[in-house]
Amino acid sequence: MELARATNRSVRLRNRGALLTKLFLDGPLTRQDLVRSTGLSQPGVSNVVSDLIEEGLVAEAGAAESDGGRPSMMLRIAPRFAFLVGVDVGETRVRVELFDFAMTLLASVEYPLDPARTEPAEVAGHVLAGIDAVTGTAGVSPTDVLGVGIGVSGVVSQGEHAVVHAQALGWDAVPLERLIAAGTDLPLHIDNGAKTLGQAEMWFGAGRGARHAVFALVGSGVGAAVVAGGATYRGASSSAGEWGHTTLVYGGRQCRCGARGCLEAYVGAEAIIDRYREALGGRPVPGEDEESQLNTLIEAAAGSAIARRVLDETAAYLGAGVANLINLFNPERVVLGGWAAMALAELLPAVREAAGRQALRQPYEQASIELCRLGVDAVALGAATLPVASFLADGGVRR
Amino acid sequence: MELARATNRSVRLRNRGALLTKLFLDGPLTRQDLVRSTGLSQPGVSNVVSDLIEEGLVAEAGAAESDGGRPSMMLRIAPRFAFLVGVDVGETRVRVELFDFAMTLLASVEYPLDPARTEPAEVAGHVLAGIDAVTGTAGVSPTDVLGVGIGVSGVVSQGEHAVVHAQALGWDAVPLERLIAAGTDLPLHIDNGAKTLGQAEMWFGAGRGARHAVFALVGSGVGAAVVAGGATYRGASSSAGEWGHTTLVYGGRQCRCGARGCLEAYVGAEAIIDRYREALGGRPVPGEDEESQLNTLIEAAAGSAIARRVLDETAAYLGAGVANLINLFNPERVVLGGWAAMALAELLPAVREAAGRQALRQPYEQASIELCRLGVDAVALGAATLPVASFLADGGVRR
DNA sequence: AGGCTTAAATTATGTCGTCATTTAAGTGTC
DNA sequence: GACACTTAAATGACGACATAATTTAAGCCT
Repeated sequence: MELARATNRSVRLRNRGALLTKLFLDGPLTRQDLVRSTGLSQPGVSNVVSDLIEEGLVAEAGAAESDGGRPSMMLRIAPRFAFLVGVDVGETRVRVELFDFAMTLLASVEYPLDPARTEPAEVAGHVLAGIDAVTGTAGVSPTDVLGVGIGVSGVVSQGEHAVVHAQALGWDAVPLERLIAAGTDLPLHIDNGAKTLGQAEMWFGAGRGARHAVFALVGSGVGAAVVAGGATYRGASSSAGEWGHTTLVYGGRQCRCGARGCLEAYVGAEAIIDRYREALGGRPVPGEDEESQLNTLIEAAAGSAIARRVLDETAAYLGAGVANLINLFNPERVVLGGWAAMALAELLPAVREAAGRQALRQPYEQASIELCRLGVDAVALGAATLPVASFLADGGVRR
Repeated sequence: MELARATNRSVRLRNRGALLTKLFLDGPLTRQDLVRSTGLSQPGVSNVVSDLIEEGLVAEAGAAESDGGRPSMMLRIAPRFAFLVGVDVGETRVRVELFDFAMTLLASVEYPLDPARTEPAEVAGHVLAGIDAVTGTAGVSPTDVLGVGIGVSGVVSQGEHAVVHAQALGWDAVPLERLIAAGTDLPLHIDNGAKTLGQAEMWFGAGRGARHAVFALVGSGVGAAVVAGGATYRGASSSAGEWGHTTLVYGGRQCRCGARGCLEAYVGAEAIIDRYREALGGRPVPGEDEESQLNTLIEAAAGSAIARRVLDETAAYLGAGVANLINLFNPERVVLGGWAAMALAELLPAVREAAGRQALRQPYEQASIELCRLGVDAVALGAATLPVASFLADGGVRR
């Protein structure tokens, strides 16, 4: 509704942005490719491109093949124009990664967290130490870092400074951005980890090319990232996509959020294992952590009808949850990710079928349901794309 | 992602659009008000405004009060610049309304439908006859009609021509737009009736000013319209917001859509009455139609514990459904509408409380839950805003 | 070598918004 | 009732941009 005012300069910025985005996501391309895909005139493209080359943002990369006529020059984003830091603040560790502008991983470092006692200041310290460590290792000057993206497993409220609510870490309204900003001048971008993972899949994984997609993440917790019209949907206070705590079984199992019948209380890894233990009459499920307990269940399903039934029910619940996403968001694509979903990949056909039973026909037929491509570790990669996305949206100009 | 190319002319169109939109929604305003709210320079505003006045789109409307200094001229949208037709295609009637550019109702006409046998051609005929009738009554030339907006109770797939799926009418992939376009040259805009009702509430009712809102509609059926970032969220094939058929009670009551446990199977008017009948041991609920049956229930609740319990349960189910919307969409505002919700207005506090139990705290606290302001008949008004919205988005230029 | 094709750079033209300045139209005061 | 003061609106100079038409560059083919 409230459109920002447009001036002649914003014309150039928009065209730069469109052109850079195209080059970033689909490059290398020739000037002629850009003429076709952006709709700009040929001199317009040449003009913008010459600026970008002069600024070191774009580089020519050899000539394209030609069968008669002057060969086009290939253009690509200059990989060393800038560098990105991506951070994954999980429940058990802080992982910091450094990428060049082509999103190639240059260095990474990990700091374990004590889940029992996760102090915000400790996490902020790890992030700051990690930035120093990865830039040091790769020999990159911090002034060449475009920005730091941080994916946190919790609700992130955007505002003047991002504030994090993470019940799993025992955080309530933690001003994480301010804590980190106290130790660095680099631009910070903080977002929910599920959303950054969705962002990574959107640019480099199963979401490529989609304009409307939902990334459904199943791990210990359950969440979703919604992409609408090509951009992450955040809602009024950035907490949109809290799929795990939608009611699926009214009055059903107690969820750790306090409510009853949440989806997470049925298909979260912890809940699946709990349901298996109950089906076994209360006998503990072998395995030293959730991941190995879940594997125990999966292996048992080959021979045990009880284990099989727990998995089948899981697929049915998950399918109903996916059907809700399809009915409400009408996406082209639903991408299932998270470590538990990946472990349960064999359930995909059953999930599709269950979703088909519960969703309306028309939106269900429009949507494909697939598995993620990048794995769980893409949270940091996706976080690192946040500064890039902001840079591209600004037309390729540092603030 | 795919930004349209920008030229100097698109700058003007954007600024015209922003200015016109402001004037349309918040007018009358002075040039100075527009300088402040659009961010354009004062000569810029004057320049654009003088174009708009010359084109007859905007008119001066007297001087504002002044205490020293030259008084500002008030500017307002010229009410007779263009006219709009809004159509409500319901399950029992087709209603056609004519508005001037200030959205004042000038004429209306209604055609009853036989629900048993609703032929698409018949509906199209009513729409065309209605356009002639209302323009004739009001003495408006059809060439002065900017466009025709049509709200249909069913899923509307946008494409080259809009196609309607409406199980209640027995319609499957009905090319309604083509049928109507065969009889008129006026620009057509077809959308789901819940979405047009949401649009009306957004511009003139309980949604004003919100950027993220969900309009939850409870009548015989249950649906929702989602507004994200100020614009109706449609999803990949325009069927987003099918709230009524999300699963709330896994494995629960049979829904007319074929699935089990849908929200509509609990809080749709038909379902509420069914649940009351069952609570009464199968005795029929007095009343000749759903509306009067529902009123019977509401009146009975004053003295009957059984009726009271049915209503309380309804509020609890509805609250859980609203909580799901809050968790997934994180709106600033949830607006309850539809004739059944209006009849059940007394349940609002209980719905709020139930939603608070099921939703996550952070998004719940960000959201207000209120009743609609415009009533059920605003479907046609909202439909009539569709051509306006498109006109404003184009910068106030007819295609 | 000369014709042909395609790519990229140049030049001329017109649109647009902003800044600085001027003109218009009121109120208040002595 | 003239004069200062204030705010609104119009004018003119200027620079940023994209486009169209034209020119130059760089390859292939016979």
